[in-house]
Amino acid sequence: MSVTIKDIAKLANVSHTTVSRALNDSPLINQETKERIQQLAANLNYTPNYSAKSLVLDRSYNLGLFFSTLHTGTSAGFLYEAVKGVNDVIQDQYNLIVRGIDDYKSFQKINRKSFDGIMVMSQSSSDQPFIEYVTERDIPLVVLNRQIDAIPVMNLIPDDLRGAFRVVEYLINQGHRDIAIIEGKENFKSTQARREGYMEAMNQYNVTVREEYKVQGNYDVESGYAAMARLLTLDLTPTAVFCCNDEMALGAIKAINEKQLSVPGDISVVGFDDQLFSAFVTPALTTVRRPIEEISREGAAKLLTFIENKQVDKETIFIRTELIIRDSVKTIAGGA
Amino acid sequence: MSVTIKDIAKLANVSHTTVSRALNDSPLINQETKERIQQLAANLNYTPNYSAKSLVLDRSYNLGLFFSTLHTGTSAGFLYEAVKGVNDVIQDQYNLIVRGIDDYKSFQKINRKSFDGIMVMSQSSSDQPFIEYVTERDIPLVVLNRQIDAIPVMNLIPDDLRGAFRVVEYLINQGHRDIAIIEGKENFKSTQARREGYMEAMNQYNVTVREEYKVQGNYDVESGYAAMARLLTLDLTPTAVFCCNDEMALGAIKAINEKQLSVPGDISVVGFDDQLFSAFVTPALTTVRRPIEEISREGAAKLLTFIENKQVDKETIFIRTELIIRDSVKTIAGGA
DNA sequence: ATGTTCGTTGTTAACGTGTGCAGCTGTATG
DNA sequence: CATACAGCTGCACACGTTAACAACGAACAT
Repeated sequence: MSVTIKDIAKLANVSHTTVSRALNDSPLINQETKERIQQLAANLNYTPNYSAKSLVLDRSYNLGLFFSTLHTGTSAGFLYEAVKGVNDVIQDQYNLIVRGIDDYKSFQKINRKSFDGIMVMSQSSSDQPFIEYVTERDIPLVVLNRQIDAIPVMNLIPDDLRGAFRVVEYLINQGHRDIAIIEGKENFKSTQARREGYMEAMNQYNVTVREEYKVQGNYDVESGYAAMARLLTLDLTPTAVFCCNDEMALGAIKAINEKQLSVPGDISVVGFDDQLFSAFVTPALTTVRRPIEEISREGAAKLLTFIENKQVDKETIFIRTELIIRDSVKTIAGGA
Repeated sequence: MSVTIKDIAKLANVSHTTVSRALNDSPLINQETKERIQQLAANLNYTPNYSAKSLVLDRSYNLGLFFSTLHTGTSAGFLYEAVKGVNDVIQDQYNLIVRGIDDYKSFQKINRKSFDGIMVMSQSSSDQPFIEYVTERDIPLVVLNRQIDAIPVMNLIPDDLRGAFRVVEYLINQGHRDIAIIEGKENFKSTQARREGYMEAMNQYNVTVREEYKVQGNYDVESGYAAMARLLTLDLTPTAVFCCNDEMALGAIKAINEKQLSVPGDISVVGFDDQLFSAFVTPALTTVRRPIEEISREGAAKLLTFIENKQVDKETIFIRTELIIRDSVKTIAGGA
């Protein structure tokens, strides 16, 4: 079948231990025999059996990247950037296992022996049990994107609050006062942070917040469409709308257009996330870039050092968001 | 440390062999002791060591999902649908390892011992060496999305040609005759198939194909924008444009709008792929749905049966595409 | 000459699991 | 009563690798 170190040992007239040492660059071996054996192994197309290695070294070479779910609420761009960010860091030293938490009926397969480390791209409190499960089993863990406060974990999250603040501040600076908000999915922490950013900006600039301008969405396009449709039935329609993500902004724009109104002519719209498509819709969307790729990259790097140092410091790191100004906001009377 | 079958054996006063049999539902064991041991194992929170299992059973429980690259040319929606489709099928029996082929400096880690099976989501002939490597090592393999003819493999691909044919046929039926094509990335097989579909439709309906109406793109938004800009400099501008994917269609629409022209008022635009956003841009995009999720699901299912039956039949299966009619095409004089 | 050390190699056990074979007990069969 | 056989259990080994320890010769110091 496939060639093992014992096969090599026979051919080289040494013990399999010597072969092992040669292939692992051990200092406990003569330079010449080392090279001879390495050469031989290469000729034979030897590849180590990682199951055997794993068993004795107690390392699986597996890293897990878990999403709350892969079915709804996870946007394609989100998955993409996360996978990309992690991939860039881990080289070919590790296997990257990508799954939705809700794909597991039981967490039996999730244990120290099967995973050297785990990254949770968390999007809702529904994965709290999973996070606790992983913590209890002392598996090196990094939680990305969503803030965890119930238990101490290594936590990398976007600065949603400041991002929302800045984009609403921008609207105010452009002269807007009647500013609505289409909120994200309920009990997502990001929903709360972005709402707070909105509120803080409004308060800081002494702009009144009308209760009827705060409408619920759930982060998908249809919900943005529906929410905007509701806003358009109000007596006093807003001049600007802060949509808590870009997909809802798309839906909102569609609703506005269908009423024969234009963006930004009649109503200005801003989003959040800076999806791939956001630059190319008409009008190009002003939004906040959420640094998922950076977060993933940073998170993967942190995880690797944890694994190597066998020691985890548990802190919360905010990764800076960025205001992306495009064409979906109109400057009106009183604006800068 | 963690509990093993030997620990359980001691507590149950049996040999570890008996425990192994109990946990594997072997028929060679008394029903009562089996249940007693299973109960005990559950109480102790026993989880099997998969490295050890792998070693003796010669199965890694790993499935690979490989993309040509994760850096450019792979759209987010593509990754998303693929991962989703596969995930739905493999339950929690397997680990799903997602990587870009170009993440590997050497293929050393890719071998029978480390992967029970491999799916390649192929997008360019650049991954031909990888496919051959996997084939040579007798790893159960399924190639998705791109047609492979050099060597026999299990191959599931979208019927791009017929999809392109139908959308161009649709344009012709709406009265268009001056139909341009913005092509995809060079030497992608899909680029070629879609071009052929275009050509076949044009020929079948006796519509002349102007050479200057065939422009190169590379599947990203910017290239669609640039290509459309070029088309707009022609003396006789086309009345309709077939963009070989939706992202390029977005770019094209933007270019058209910037010339103060409207879609579909002045120029009709169709795409290919039916991305998530395509339904919500303005105007909603008429396009062809490429069934990536179905392909992935089917492919994963095929792969699993291969692994279980230890025998692979190598055929090419076309998965049907679907014409999605929305608002980006205008019916003009002579159209139905 | 004897002991010490160094460099290199081999012997052996270990990791946790599955399995061929032998052994044991009890029951059915002749 | 002897034999066969079914049902269940355990012994011992295997999978491919690493590592603690022992062994050995050579070089070196005393």
